[in-house]
Amino acid sequence: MSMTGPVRTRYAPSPTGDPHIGNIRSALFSWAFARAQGGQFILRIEDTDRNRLVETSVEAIMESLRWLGIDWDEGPDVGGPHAPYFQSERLPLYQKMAQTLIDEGKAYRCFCTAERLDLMRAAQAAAKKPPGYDGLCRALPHAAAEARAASERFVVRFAMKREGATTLHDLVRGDVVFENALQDDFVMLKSDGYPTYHLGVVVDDTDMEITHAIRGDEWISSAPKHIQLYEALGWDPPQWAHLPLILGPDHKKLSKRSGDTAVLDYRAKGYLPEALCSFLALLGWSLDASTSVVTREELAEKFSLERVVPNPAVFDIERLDFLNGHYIRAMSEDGWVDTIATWADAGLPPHIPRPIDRGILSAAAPLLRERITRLDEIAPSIEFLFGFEAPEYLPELLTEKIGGGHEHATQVLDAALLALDSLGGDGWDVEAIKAAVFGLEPLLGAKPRKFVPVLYVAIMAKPAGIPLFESMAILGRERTLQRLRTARAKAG
RNA sequence: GGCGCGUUCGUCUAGUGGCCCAGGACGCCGCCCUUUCAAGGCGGAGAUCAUCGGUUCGAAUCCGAUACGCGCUACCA
Repeated sequence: MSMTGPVRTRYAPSPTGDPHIGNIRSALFSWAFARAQGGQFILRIEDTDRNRLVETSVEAIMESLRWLGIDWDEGPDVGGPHAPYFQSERLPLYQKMAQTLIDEGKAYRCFCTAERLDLMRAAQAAAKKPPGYDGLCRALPHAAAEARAASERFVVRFAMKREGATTLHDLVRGDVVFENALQDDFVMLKSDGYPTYHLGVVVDDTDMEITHAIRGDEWISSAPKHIQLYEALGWDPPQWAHLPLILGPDHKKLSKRSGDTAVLDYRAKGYLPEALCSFLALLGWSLDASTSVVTREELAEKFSLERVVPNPAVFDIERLDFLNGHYIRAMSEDGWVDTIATWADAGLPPHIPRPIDRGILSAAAPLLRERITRLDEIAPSIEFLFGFEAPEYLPELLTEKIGGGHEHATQVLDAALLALDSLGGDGWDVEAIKAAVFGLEPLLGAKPRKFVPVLYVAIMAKPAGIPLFESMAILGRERTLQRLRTARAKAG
């Protein structure tokens, strides 16, 4: 194959739901490869299964890609020289190819019913024979098939060569050899006139001048079908690269059973696209011996198929969490405040007035940054800053962390109340509050860590959270003292 | 069952005959810091390189067998 043109890769999902994390990783690698090679990346929708079609999928697919920062040069929305990019709008193309193959005797109409096929497979299973179409209709005379086609439903099967072997030259795995004797005549055109995946990819990858077909490893078994189709059509195949599967915690192909698989679910849970991108990039690929975080830009510049490993990878959510925290801490000051504003608005209870007080958000921003791993933790962490009283909590919580009974809590609260109350309204700042609380140490005869947690609960209804003194400063003197009094009352 | 692929710390990986009694990262443990929780810094444990047998002066790296795992086996992609 003369490969003088630019590298062209594609992502060709079927619109059967929200894009899967494993699928999107294939998209990411395909995109990165194209970009690194200075080539083009194409988005094509393989909507040939009318039964499983989900209307909203196409938008979800594009939204997932956009969110991750994967851009495409040609596709359903932007068009391009090979439009249309929906397979459902390219039916005549596939039908023409099917007809050509029938005319050349390389494919044939099959009239077998689903019932007969079921029976056949059951018999094969019972006889412990390998399953596969038995070729009944392959033996039908051309004229007879032609005649029946006028009144009967039929599919078009490809007549696979059964002698010898077919070799796939895979960019990730090297040569993979398949015995042709084990192949069977697969359906390439369904009875509804739509192509199956096998015909669809071959026709479209050729028409769209795809040079490198990068896809998941689950496709490697059907590679001989594609190779033989290319041969029959007299076309040059693209180069193939089969990516290792992404496994769930159960070490099985990642599926809904093993947790969230939809890319958009990760956005909803507060993962940053940069984090997911870096995470996915390093799942099956590496830049070098020591890089553990990679930016999208680096990927687009340095990705190579040579460094894709052949073995499957387990999806480790803890690593994703780490990367997310990493990227949160790397955000710009303004970007972080904006992010907090967005997530606070979405997550805070409706009774808190909108727009959310920007002053409070800005004050809380630096406190939040070091302790958040997912963005959906933002609202629960700062909710206490917006009411007069602290959220509800059980009195036992006051001393949960430090042991001791109610007397201890009351002692701490009384002392804190006294010390903080003596701070005037104009002396109410972090330093003064800090000094006042630390001043309790000799009085209480205990280290701060043995009494400060009581104050945390009084202020934020939790024994841990964003820094206490800053929180008190944000809340102001009046609300702080009120919360301490409420806690004092609860403690008895 | 058949065919295919895979097998380096719990996880993601580096490694293509000597630099490896195996390096990095996440997680874990400890210490430091410290107003909680984190973050950060420092240190540690953690892999007989699936097993067995070859080739070689020398193997995680090459060859073979075995085991285990996974994928595919539709008028789904």
